[in-house]
Amino acid sequence: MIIEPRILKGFRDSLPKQERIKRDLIHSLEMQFRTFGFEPIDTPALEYTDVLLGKGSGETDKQIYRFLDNGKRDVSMRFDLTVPFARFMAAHINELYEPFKRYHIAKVWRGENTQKGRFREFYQCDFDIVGVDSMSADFEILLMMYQSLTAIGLDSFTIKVSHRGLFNTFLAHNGIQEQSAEILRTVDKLSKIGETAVREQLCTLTDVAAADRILSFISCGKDFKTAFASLTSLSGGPSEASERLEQIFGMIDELGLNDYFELDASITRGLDYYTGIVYETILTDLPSIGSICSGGRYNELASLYTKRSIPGVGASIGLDRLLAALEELESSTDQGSMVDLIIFALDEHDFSRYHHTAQQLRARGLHVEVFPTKKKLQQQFKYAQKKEIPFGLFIGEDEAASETFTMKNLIEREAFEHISIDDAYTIITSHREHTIDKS
RNA sequence: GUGGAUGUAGUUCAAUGGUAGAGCACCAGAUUGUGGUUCUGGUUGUUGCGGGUUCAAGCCCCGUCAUCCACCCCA
Repeated sequence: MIIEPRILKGFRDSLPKQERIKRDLIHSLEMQFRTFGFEPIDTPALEYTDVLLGKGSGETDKQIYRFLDNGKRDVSMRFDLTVPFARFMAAHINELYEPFKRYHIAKVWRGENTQKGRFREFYQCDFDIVGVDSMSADFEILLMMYQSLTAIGLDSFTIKVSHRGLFNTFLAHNGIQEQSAEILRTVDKLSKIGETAVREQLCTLTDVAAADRILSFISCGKDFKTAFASLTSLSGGPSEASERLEQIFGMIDELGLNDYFELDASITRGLDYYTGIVYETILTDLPSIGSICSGGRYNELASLYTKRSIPGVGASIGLDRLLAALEELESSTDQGSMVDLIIFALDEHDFSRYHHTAQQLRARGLHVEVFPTKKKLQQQFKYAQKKEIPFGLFIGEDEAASETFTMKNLIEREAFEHISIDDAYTIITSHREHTIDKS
């Protein structure tokens, strides 16, 4: 009886090419994070349910993978990396230091319905600064978002920035803070359902006058100075929140990053733990796939687990969504083959020579593989072609006697005869540099 | 979770209820010194899966699974 090799809805296998692209992406992101002084951490995939649901809304309750383990413990799979991080901070605050900057790249699980770029198992890539509530930290997260996305080859994206606190000040100023959560959720849909639809929904929540004031607040325009001025006056004059926002945009301006950032008061974020600045990143060429990097400031998150106040700010890159977007836009960053050279198997008795030669070249930093069985040469070529290996080495009797080889550029089909190991190394490395220059 | 569309070879796509097809890819053999050509032959397949209607179902009906779209929410 054969079991059908099926997999669950929203869960996916990752084939070598795809996985290679993903690993490369993760690697370059990690290198970026480290240049900012962020440290890696990890937490368990499974936690006690009460730990994860502590501050979740009704929606997260529905989406969480939850079950009893064999010891009858009520457990859940982490559905983001921020909540486990809050638990982590509360548990280890005495062993750590503040401010603490960490990044965390790992899988999370959500049992929601699937769509393009929406999966039930996907990678998130979080980076946060906790232990301080400062505009520099807020800005550094924004800067890292810009830097990370740029580092992986993106250049047409917009990071939309807003401030949850400013919105709440505005609501309080207009005496409609009671429906804050519903209003925030409605406002968040502006870019999707349009102004008139949002207005209708707001009217059912409040009165017409309030709805119009909310609308003028969230559609304040794109020019920062005028938008900021109207936001400030609509929320009853300068406040702590408006000052923070002004400082942050001042820094964006001074670092010459205006093209990538935008003040958009309709960005509010569905997660209710955000208390300050919030942001979302939209790809200019594929807005329909949704935000590929979002986050914000959450000053009370760890208060669920400790009496100590641990303010934080951070962002999360949706790696799988980003990859789906890159694939859709056909702008994947595939570096090509990982292997520089294959040594063909010509004679069953020469394998130790093949492996010895491979070791010599690996010692110089090349990626070398030995074809493991004496098959027809045509099949060995086919294998090399499939793995996109650029060079093939022939070690026959003549070659063994004279300590020279025949090497072939498998793409150009150009042969190099009677060459030494040094020659082979030189040819391969110069070819490698050449292709990197081209890409 | 709710509503809708779709599901045929590895892939891109055909087939009025009447015997499952084409290109590319793939495999074997021949030819090319060591693979790009050409020739010959071949698998291209439980038509997603399970039922039902019918003399007969890829096609019609029901269920189920998956993908995509909208809602919800979000990375």
